[in-house]
Amino acid sequence: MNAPRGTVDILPKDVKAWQYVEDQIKEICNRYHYSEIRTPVFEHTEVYQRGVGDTTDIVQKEMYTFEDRGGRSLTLRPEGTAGVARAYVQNKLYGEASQPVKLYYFAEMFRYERPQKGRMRQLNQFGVEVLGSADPAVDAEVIDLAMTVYRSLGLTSLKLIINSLGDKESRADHRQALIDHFTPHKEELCADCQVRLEQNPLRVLDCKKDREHPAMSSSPSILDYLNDESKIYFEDVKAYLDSMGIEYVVDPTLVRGLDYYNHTAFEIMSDAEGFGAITTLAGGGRYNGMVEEFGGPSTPAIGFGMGLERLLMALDAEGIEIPDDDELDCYVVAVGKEPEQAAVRLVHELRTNGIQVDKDYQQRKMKAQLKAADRYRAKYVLILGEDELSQGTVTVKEMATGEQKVLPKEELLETLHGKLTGGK
RNA sequence: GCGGUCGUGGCGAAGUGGUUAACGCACCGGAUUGUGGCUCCGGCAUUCGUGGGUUCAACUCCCACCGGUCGCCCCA
Repeated sequence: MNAPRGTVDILPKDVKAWQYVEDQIKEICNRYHYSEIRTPVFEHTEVYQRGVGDTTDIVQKEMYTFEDRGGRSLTLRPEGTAGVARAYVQNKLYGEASQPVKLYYFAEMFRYERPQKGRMRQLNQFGVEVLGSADPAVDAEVIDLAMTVYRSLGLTSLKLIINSLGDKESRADHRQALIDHFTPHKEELCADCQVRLEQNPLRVLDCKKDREHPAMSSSPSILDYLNDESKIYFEDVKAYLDSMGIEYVVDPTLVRGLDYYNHTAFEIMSDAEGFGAITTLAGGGRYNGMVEEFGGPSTPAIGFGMGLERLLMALDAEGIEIPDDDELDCYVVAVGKEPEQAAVRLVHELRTNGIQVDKDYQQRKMKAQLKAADRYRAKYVLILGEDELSQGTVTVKEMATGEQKVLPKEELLETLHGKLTGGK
């Protein structure tokens, strides 16, 4: 029996790294004054069809959709934003006194794709959503938060790419321009793009196959179709980024694979060597229409999703070590029936009194138990043998120095407390 | 969905049509009678992803399937 394709077990030795980055990120979210939200791991399929968009790859070919016993169509969460927007509407968070609502989440996502380096069928994302503000400073704050996460973990090979997709009017104008531009060349484009031209011409720009086509380089840039309002908005976002010293590159072909974006779109990539073919670490943008799409009031919003597997890969690629300080306060060594029974009572007593302690459960010889204690990086070994048992004592050995002394059992707890708290 | 590549013990990794399947790490035991990290000695794959086929003989050749991995598309 193996785990399903595209899934992995995160074993204890790896969980350390996960907890480390999660702790760091949560601390940053707290500093930026964001609150955690937890939404269901599956939603009605319509949530993603309407929220993410019917023409997207996610909806068209990557969703884990199933029918429940009541005949309802449900889908395992493929991305975070739609569910959060749905929750925002359903719980009327737009009515909260504090606006905007600034949220973050850690959640697993599911996409039916062929796995490869940095691409899993079940993946973990950290994400942020800010709903209820159309201030370009929020766009900048969200981008700043993402960059701060990476920087604070020590990553340096980063590239921030931004673009503006404009508002509804700008997008419509640009869309028409794209159709006019590509239609004469339609037969020369790949099959996918011929469909895209009909459904969502913006995504033709995203195509890798037709990248070399002459019509690509001469295609109308969204930036030339931004109306004044959109243009000013984009300028403001860039000015805020400049003022915070955040470097970026404007890429007019960055359109993102999700239909809901308008105005700001951004992606953070890694430059690091040995990162594989996948370089996108995080992506996001503004989605001012989604809340309304779910039946809520017109609500501007922006957010991003950050792949945690890719974050860990990036740390690895840049040679950043995760601190590993696993130690064990005490390890009780006992050989023989009577001593072992006494040892069970002793570890229970010490644990009850707040001391971290473990013992052998493999009936190993004393020597092997000491070896185990060494492997666990135990600070102290408590030896409880026949002699100690008959005398009501415990031998305490400090592993770092090898020094040991015999203590009356009554003094053990106090001594350990003193050593473990004072010694640190 | 398509393509490349790989599949030998807990892990890493030799091997080659011929009959005991190297080695390293880890682990277990012993030298050490109650004491770790070093050293020495010993133990640890009736078996080479699964199923067929070729052959006197297959881990080695062929086919299929399964699985891993990398890449394409697209993205986290």
